[in-house]
Amino acid sequence: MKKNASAAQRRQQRAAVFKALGHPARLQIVEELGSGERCVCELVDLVGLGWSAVSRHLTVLKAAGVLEDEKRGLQVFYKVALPCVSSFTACLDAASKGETVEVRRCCA
Amino acid sequence: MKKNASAAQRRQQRAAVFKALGHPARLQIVEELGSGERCVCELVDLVGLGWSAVSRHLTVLKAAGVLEDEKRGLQVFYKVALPCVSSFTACLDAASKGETVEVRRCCA
DNA sequence: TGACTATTTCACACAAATGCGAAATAGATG
DNA sequence: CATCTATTTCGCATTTGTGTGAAATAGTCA
Repeated sequence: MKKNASAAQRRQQRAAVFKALGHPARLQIVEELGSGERCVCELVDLVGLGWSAVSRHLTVLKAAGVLEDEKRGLQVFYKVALPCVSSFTACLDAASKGETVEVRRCCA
Repeated sequence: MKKNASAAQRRQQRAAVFKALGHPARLQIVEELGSGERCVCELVDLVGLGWSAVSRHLTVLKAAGVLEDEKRGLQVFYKVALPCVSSFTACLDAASKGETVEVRRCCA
């Protein structure tokens, strides 16, 4: 009965993931985190933005469920929480070249 | 040597795909088109927006390479140009339930 | 050609996102 | 406790996205 309502709700949630990834700086962050966790200071160096901007980008990604954070000592470390993102970006790259990509497992 | 410039450029392009999908109405359109092409009039009925809004959403999706359009007679039909999108949304749904999904082929 | 239909483009008002620097918070260390 | 460091939050200015209704475009058919 609430199937329609929850469908819209889930769509909203999925849209939030896409929207979070739909910004060059945030996409760059996620790509960088694909090879392992980083502290915020490293990400500030990576993208060319101020601390407050990077922090808010990380907040957006975390709220969408794309990233997880963990505080260790003075620093906060972020890592990817949604492994299928990198598979999908690989697909996008391949598609833009007209290629086909085989992917064994999408989500973990 | 222009590797950094083109990396940023490709990232911009991928971000455009994500941004295009990062809106509930556009995501709904893409989901609907997953089961086959539709004319604009059908999509206007589907999402609860006016013609001009739907038309612009379609323009955004087409510009990002997510959709293709074809004019037949008076009507314009849209269809998905990026098959991996539905695999990815399936992954998102599964991930939100803590599940794992097997995907055989991602891009075609 | 003129009327009709499907779709896009335009101009505008309003909401949301973005980046910045200053201030606030929180943990470590002397 | 005072201070230093890493990060987040806040207030603000600017830009970008969104929806609407009116006008423009394009194809079809009498």
